[in-house]
Amino acid sequence: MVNPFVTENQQQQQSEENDNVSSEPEPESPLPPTSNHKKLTSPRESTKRSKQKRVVSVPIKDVFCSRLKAESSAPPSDSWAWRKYGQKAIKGSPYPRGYYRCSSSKGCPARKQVERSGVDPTMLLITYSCEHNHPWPASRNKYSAAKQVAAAAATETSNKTAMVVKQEPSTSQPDTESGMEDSFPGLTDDSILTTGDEFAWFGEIKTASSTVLESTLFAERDNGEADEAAVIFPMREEDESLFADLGELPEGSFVFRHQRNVGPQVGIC
DNA sequence: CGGCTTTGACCTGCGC
DNA sequence: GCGCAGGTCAAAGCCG
Repeated sequence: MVNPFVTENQQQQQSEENDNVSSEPEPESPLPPTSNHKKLTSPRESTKRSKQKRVVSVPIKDVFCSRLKAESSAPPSDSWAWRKYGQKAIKGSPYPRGYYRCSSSKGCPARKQVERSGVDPTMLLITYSCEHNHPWPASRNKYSAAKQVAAAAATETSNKTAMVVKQEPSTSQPDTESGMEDSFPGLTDDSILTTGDEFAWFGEIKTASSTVLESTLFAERDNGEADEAAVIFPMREEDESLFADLGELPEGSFVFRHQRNVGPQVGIC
């Protein structure tokens, strides 16, 4: 089982154990702003560079449960629109990692990765990443994280049951009307779950399943270092069985059960 | 029709 | 210097 209170270090450690979770220790990579890349304009730079990450682990169960609900009516709870721009199989991990980019607004540097925990297949890891002071756009609620999570889950389905969420806010986002703190008003300690819509559902899950555990998720601050944290949501056996069936769900299926009103659009980074 | 997903290819970083 | 792995791009197809 995974420790519900995974701290940054723990998360990292866990990640390593999972060997599928990239606990990229690339806080302050002095990489030059150069990019010989002909196609890549800047993505990689921000990706493997100075950026912080926010890793959140969620039991697939919750994800799927939510999905059922969301499926029936409201759109996913995510406040931001994410577009999947790639998927890659991670060595050592039986589950592929999905790459999503914020599509809520043009030029939004935010990204997120969704993958399953290799250690605890009942957990999903979602990594969020974005510019340090990048103010998140207003909510869009189109393709929510839920969807992606679900998609990712469904994609790799079979026996997995968890996803990993990471967040790695990078540094250097120009138009910032709000600093990291503003963007992450609740990114400290246990308040993370109630931050923006993006994480609002975590709160929901918490309430709904009682299995959600808060941790120092997002406890780290933006020191220009990759701060990671994670929250592990245990999964029950019954739930697992439930997902066994859901395992064949086509990607794109909504998995979040919580469908809260579009809450405040709070930046997550 | 617009936006998203999927998938193969390309590029960069890192370890050996 | 080479190879591997990770991350991103872009074209094609699908869906609402």
